[in-house]
Amino acid sequence: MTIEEFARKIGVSSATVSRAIHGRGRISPQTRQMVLQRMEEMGFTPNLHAQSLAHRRSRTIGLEYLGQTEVLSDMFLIALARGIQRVLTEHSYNLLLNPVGVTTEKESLLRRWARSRAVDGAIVVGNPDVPVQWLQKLVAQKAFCVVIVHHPPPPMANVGCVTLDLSRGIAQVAELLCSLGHRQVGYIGSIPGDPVLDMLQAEMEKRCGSIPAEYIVHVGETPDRGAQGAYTLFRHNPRPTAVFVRTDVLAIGAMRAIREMGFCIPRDVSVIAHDDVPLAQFTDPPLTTVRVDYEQLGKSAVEMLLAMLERREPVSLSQTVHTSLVQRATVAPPLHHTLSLRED
Amino acid sequence: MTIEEFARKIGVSSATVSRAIHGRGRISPQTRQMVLQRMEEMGFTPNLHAQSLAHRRSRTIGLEYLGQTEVLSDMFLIALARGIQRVLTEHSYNLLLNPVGVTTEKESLLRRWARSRAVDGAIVVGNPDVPVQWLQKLVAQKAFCVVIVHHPPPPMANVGCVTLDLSRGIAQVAELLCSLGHRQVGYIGSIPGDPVLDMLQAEMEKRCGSIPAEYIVHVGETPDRGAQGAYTLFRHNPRPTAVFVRTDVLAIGAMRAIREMGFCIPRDVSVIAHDDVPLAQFTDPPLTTVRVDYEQLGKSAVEMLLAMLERREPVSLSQTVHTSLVQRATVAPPLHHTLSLRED
DNA sequence: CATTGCTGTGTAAGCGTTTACGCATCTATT
DNA sequence: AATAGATGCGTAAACGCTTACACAGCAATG
Repeated sequence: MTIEEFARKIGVSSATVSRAIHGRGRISPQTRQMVLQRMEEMGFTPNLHAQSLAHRRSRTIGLEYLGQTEVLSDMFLIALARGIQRVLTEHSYNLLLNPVGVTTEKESLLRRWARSRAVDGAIVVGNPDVPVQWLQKLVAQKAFCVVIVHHPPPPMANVGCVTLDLSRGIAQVAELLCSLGHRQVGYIGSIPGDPVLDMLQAEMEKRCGSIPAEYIVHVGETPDRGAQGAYTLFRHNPRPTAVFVRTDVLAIGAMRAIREMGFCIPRDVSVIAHDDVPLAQFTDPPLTTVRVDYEQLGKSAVEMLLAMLERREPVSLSQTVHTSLVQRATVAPPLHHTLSLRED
Repeated sequence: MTIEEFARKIGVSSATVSRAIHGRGRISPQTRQMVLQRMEEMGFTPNLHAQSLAHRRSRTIGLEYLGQTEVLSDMFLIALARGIQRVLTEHSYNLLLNPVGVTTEKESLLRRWARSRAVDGAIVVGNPDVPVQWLQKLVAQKAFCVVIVHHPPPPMANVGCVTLDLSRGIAQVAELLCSLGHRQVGYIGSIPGDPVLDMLQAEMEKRCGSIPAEYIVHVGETPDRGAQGAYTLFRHNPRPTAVFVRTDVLAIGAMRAIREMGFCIPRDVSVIAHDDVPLAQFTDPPLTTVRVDYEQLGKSAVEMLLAMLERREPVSLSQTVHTSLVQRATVAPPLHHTLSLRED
């Protein structure tokens, strides 16, 4: 059923129906009410493409995610997508998915979408090399907006950026460990040069002294590597009384190793990890870890994008999402310590 | 840039450009080549909404997933989505996401999409009560198709159905266990009445005898419950030499418990699970489990949908995806047995 | 050489909306 | 009572594509 047919049937013109739908323009409240009610009854829904064509906006945004098929990134992605969806549906926008870094011949799908006006804007996540060249042009000439998640922004107008700042959570880790009295703290990371280690060192320094080099290992990504990291770490004497593990996945292996060496978590060794993947609440004991709120990351990104699209207040083009420690059951004071949770 | 402007600039009519783009209608090869080349150069891309309006098809399908926010379903979903995307992009279709069971006021988003022609068809996954009433109408009067994943299909025209058949994988479990010589097999499930248990019983029966009631426990969903299940199971004498655990997540806990009871996997006890979540390859030892190919499930669904949409061969409206055992390192012959892998 | 049939291209009428504009009515002002 | 401004509604021209139809050119046929 087209709007013309429908309008005729209920005895008004298509313009009136349109005005009723959008609540804009001059229309009497009674007529509007009547039209809306009959729409409901007769089940008329305007054609979306005709609307988009006339409005020159599609109320649809694209999500380009560089889909590494790694074990973990998927989990992050889905949380992120959930956040995006939440906000989007509140504003009755739609989401078009950009399949895993796919390109149509010669040009990226995102570019094609932008030029064919399939989407009004886009969120790009985890793509380290955003193609600034064509984005520049696109963004300049048309009403196209982008917000980049989790990667340093090329500073342009109409290109926003929301980044993840891990320092808050790391500070909380340092705070907890130091205040409990841990002075031998180990670090199991995946690769050298990780900024998280620097943050941790800085925060530890402030409070109870930094981590010595021999308590630091870089081992890779899987639980097995985590176990291996724990073994090498615990060869040292004195052994660490607490260990920070860069990811939950590593921590799963590390905890297994620690137990196999005959230590009890958290009585003999405290473990504190990072990411808060779903499984973290089910380890034995449940893992104390730093939660990264990917859902919030997604929400912030969309909110920024929508603000840009709808030209509301002059938005800040950059925003930050922080992390926070969630305490479960793998951290306790070191054994020799009398239980003084706070030393203030 | 509109098609008119572009056509004028390169000295032809809009009709010619359109014919060049679609390669349909009467157009000389030379002209076509020329037009395509200049499109490339000048960066002209036709407006998608105008196209959809004119074609009365959007080349977009919707994905409605009933998003339980459970730990696991997300993993399945993302694999499924990946499969869907793969096929879709091959055919240059787009995917519109239906946020977690969201409804616009009064009507489901899916219905709204269908009526507003936002999507040509849809894939509905994991929604136990597909609203047959309106689907019926929609499907009848218009060219709208649906394929339902993983739930019994309401048999209608234009409504396909791809289901998951777990029996193959379960048969392989029984085959492996029996052929290795296991005769005391335990079962840790999550809820009573699970058809998987029935399948397993049937398959065991065929080969080396079914599982006695005292070797069957139903415990719930989390690793902790899995551990608990293992403890209760191993109170029996004689204890099971192998145990089938309904999900990997349960198995993680069960394996922990088994180890804590002093048994070695797989020397003393074989463990075999179901689902093959990503973490299954990282357990210690790596978990032998039944793989559910959700990606394939997604692919099949899309392929069926596209066939329906494009009215190709009279497709079968029902299809099945099977599971298969992936052997890793948690299964071995029972201790007392001489190593006879096959007793044929 | 007139006719036929085929090919390549342009013209214009859709596709289903939105919205600027104009025209009645209707109330409030002189 | 005549005029001005509001108000509610319909008409028609976009929006940017596709495609049926018409038409000119051209080769093949009688």
